[in-house]
Amino acid sequence: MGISERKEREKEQKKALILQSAEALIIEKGLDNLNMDEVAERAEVSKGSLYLYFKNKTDVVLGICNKATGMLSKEISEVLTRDISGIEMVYSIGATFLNFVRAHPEFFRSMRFFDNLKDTDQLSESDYIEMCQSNMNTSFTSMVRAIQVGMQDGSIQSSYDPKELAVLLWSTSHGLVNMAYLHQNTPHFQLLEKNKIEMNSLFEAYMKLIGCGIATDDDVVNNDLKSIFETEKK
Amino acid sequence: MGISERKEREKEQKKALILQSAEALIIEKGLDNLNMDEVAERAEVSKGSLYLYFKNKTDVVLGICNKATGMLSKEISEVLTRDISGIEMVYSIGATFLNFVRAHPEFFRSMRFFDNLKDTDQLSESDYIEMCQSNMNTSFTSMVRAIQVGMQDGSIQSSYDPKELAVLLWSTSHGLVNMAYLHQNTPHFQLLEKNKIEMNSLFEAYMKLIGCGIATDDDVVNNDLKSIFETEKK
DNA sequence: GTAGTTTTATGACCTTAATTCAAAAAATGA
DNA sequence: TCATTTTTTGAATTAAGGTCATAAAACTAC
Repeated sequence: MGISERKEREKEQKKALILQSAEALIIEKGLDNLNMDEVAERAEVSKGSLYLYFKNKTDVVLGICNKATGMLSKEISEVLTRDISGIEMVYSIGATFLNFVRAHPEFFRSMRFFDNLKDTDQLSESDYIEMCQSNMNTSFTSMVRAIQVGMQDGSIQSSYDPKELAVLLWSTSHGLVNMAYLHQNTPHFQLLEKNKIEMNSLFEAYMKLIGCGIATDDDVVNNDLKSIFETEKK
Repeated sequence: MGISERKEREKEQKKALILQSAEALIIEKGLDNLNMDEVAERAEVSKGSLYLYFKNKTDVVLGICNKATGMLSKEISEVLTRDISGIEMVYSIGATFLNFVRAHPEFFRSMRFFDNLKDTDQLSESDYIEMCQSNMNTSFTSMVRAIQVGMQDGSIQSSYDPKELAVLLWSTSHGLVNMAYLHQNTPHFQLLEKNKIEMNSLFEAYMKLIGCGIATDDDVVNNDLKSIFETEKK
């Protein structure tokens, strides 16, 4: 009985098609202006069908977030395959994150949408929640691995707890990257302009700052950061 | 002709009354569930009147954000009046921020709402925007001042640009504080639980990390952090 | 005090966008 | 080919933000 399998496959295809439409609309008009009517129209299904494939609008957005977190975690994992020291991996992961947000601001917005879900959004019993969590966890684990590599190869101090350090770098780089997002996408955020600060030099200062804190004495990298930046840009 | 002044005053009072109602509702039910009908009912005005005093819902939320940023900036400015070294001020500002978010999560949420406004929210030509910006700028300036004090009293390295360093500490602490918010308020954020990490020890690690990066050699504070924490709690 | 004018308040109504559901269409299986 | 199950549809419902003609109140002038 191969029919149910075929139907399952077709269902997944249609879900993917709908998500593609939603993604296109989000990139065109921004996540805030996503409209279920338009998604249905663009995907060439009726509004009723939309709700056959997705529980609600949140479910659709989380579908996008799943793609976003998947892309990011893949890019981050890739850093671990390079033939570089642990601390360079840490820098590169940060740069990857920053470049991702610059290149895909609306994907980043969908990630923040996910972050902001409260239990009050009871409806959001979306299957994507688990998948997004898993993707984010993969990224986080990559950070932990990079730190472990660094401790092993002697480029990062062993005095920290790797996981705690990873959370710390994770959250602080999140703060920095979020600022880059605001700088680029919200007109009334003018902290950088007002103080005549370039995002890139800020990122370098960040690297330098954490470099001082975590690198071993013979591995304080405060030059060569630009080369890392270049590496990230495809 | 004191009448127009009196009317102006009465108008301000009514705006304040409405904002109080909105604030109470937000604290009760969360910012996401804020409802204009309920605000009107709670403030004992008609819905029509509500829109006489506020341009739209965004305007109301920004009114709350104005209060939130005002409170925070006041608490932060207060740190500058203490008889402590510059680097201790920097630590205390961070701790103040963290404690503020823990104590007033919905206020923090209103601040993020403000951050997230895009030009697409054209309607939000709210007078509060400027006020919120000004409040945030006050907080930021306090951070710059603390750094300048530290450079002057010798507790912070003079090799950084004070403003750039302030932006860096601002954004990274924002990231950390945001994580604290998510940890406390969104059930599906489990990074800390999963890795068995306490927010307080994370904050201490943050202080230690930036301490290594910015403090002068004779001023690397890696103990005494708990005492700073205690000071913040009223 | 009263009549006219301006200001303020009201709630029924409008609009938009998410969501539902009874009925129709398509697919399946005998 | 027809009965049954599955899928699709779009009109209808609902919820919430926002508007506006009308009424009430406050003010001004006589």
